[in-house]
Amino acid sequence: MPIRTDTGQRRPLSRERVLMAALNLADRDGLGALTMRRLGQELGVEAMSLYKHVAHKNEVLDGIAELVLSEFELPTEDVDWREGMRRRAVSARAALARHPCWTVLLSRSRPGPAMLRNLDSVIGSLRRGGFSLDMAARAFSLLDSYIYGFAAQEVSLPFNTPGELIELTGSIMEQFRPEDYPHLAEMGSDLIMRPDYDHSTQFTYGLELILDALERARSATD
Amino acid sequence: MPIRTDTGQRRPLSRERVLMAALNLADRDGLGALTMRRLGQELGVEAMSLYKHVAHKNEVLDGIAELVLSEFELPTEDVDWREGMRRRAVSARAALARHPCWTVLLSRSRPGPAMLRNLDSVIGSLRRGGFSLDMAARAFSLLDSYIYGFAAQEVSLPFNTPGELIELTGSIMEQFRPEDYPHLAEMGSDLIMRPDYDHSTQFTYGLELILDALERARSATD
DNA sequence: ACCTGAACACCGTTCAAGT
DNA sequence: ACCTGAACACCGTTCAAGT
Repeated sequence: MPIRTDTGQRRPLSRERVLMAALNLADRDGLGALTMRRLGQELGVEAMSLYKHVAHKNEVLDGIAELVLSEFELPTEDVDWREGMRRRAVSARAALARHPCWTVLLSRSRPGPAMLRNLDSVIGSLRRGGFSLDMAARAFSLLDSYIYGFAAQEVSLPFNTPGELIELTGSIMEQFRPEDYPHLAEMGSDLIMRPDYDHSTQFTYGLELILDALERARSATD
Repeated sequence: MPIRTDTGQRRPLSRERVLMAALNLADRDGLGALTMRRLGQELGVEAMSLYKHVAHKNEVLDGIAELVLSEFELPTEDVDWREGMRRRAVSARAALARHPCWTVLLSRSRPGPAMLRNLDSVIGSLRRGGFSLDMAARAFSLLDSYIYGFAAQEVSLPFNTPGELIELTGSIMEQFRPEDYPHLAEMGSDLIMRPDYDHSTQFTYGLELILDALERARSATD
């Protein structure tokens, strides 16, 4: 009896519902907890019923990767390249931060529609902004490296409030003697003293540096 | 009989040998293939014997993460910050490219000695180069975001020779109709026409842009 | 003292049996 | 026609039994 009208799940199973539940589960409990059996449990159904909607687990992983990518704000024709790239970068970092399981993107082999839409719209925006094909490829590589790399460090240093940052910094600093890593110790105690750090402003700082550098490189080849 | 003098493995098992074999296996066949049973097989021993040298599989993952990090060339006191950062970045990207399983770093919770040495030497080099604590933190974040983000894209687009690049580009372009993603199609056919792209020079280009930007930001706060 | 076979509680996935 | 129980070949890990 997979359809319950009295308890939580009432709607019938669908591919979309399976993928949404998978994304939620993977974000909440980690990719390791995303098993077909637990996913079925989450939906009030036996694991084997999932195979009506997805061919195998890899399709589930591809699906949640696409869901994350579809949350990026893509550049449109009515904004200049710099504003388009800025908005996309900020929304992408926020999406990756919202979905710690975004690292699943790294093990996907073939790009889906959301990925292709991403590639196409970014290249288009840069080309409209006057970048040569070569420069557009370089700018794209630089921007996305920064976005994904920043998100990767957020995954390794997960905190949301200043209090969590202090706790995290403290627990890392407990693991070594200050005299062994003097510069690290100095930065650690500085972070604890002034806990006004937050990921979002740190990200914006580097992003503007990169956009400035790209603007200069673009003008140089005019 | 774990010690064989006639066949391949002759030396006795050790923690170091276990971790080296694990790194090789994970790089060759992927992190999914790194199981305690296959790792034992690789070393000519039953899986359960590994537990003499590591407490659990997580310790194996921590161990190979540290091995990868230990291949980074750390900045020393006798080179200026820019040269130190450049050499570290180039050697780090090369190490991450040599070890596709570096993504294991993203799921490690607590930093080991190699990671701490990395943090300390980079902060030290930037501080000696005249960066304030704040600017050093920002520069570090920007540089490492770029390094790891670039490596992440290399993992998703693995090729080593121009021939492999053409093959990869072609197989991606087969998956969509050019009219649906016109800008992407244009860039794809350009890449196929001029296959002189390689990861290393692309990385260097972005790295120099970032180093220039950091130099400017540093001078501005002098 | 060291190694390992069997066992336990899990995986993804197949398939025949149930409704 | 749709759902699922049992089964298969795998996991990580424990532990008692072997040498």
